[in-house]
Amino acid sequence: MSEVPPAGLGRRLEPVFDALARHYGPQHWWPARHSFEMIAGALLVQNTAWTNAQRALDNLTAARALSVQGILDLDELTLQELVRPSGYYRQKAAKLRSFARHVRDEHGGELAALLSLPMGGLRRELLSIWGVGAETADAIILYAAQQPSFVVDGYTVRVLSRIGLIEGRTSRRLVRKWLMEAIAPDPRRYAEYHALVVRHGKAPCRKTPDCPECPLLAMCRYGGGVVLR
DNA sequence: GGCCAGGACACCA
DNA sequence: TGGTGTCATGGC
Repeated sequence: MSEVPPAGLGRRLEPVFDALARHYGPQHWWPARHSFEMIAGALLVQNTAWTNAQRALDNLTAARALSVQGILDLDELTLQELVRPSGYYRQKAAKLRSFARHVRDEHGGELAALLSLPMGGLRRELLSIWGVGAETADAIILYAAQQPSFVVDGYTVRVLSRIGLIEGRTSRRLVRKWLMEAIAPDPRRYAEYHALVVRHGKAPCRKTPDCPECPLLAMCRYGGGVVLR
């Protein structure tokens, strides 16, 4: 696959996000009260509905364990039970513990010290933590560290390919590269764009021109929009 | 009962 | 680098 972005990508993205913003309004992402809650949510929501991740977060809050030290103080089985509603509960318990251990061992338990690293180094360090992949790392950088790393998830590829801006098989790594080249590095803008893509991605798509409520219908390949090759 | 949901990792070619 | 199997709960 060529690493050259589709022609006019930046110019074509603007009306897409404008239409989404007009239709859905401000998204106020990420729904968290503090950095560790945001990060725990990012780990718990992996391949899971947010409602399930929220249940696990509620359990951790009730157990007063929603912090680096709080996670470290729990025994493994108790932690697994608390996060069970989010699915993959053995893995997710291990991921929370892996992250908390890293902050303890490398930053003296100070999450702010990790999050204040420059973006490139922060991303490399996050990716070195077991359980943190590209999407989770970018979400943490964007929503917890408030630095401009575009979050590309399954919805991003699906939504952009549905309107013909990219091919459906384009790798997330490449889509992120193109979007970050095409959109000025503004963390607030990136945060809103990602939230809007997820919001729109969750909306049902009939894959026919019969979706008058779709804000992207005019540019959608199912609504007569031009498919960019 | 089947499918899907705001992925990541191990393993392999 | 890219493809596949695995991990698991809850809503529809």
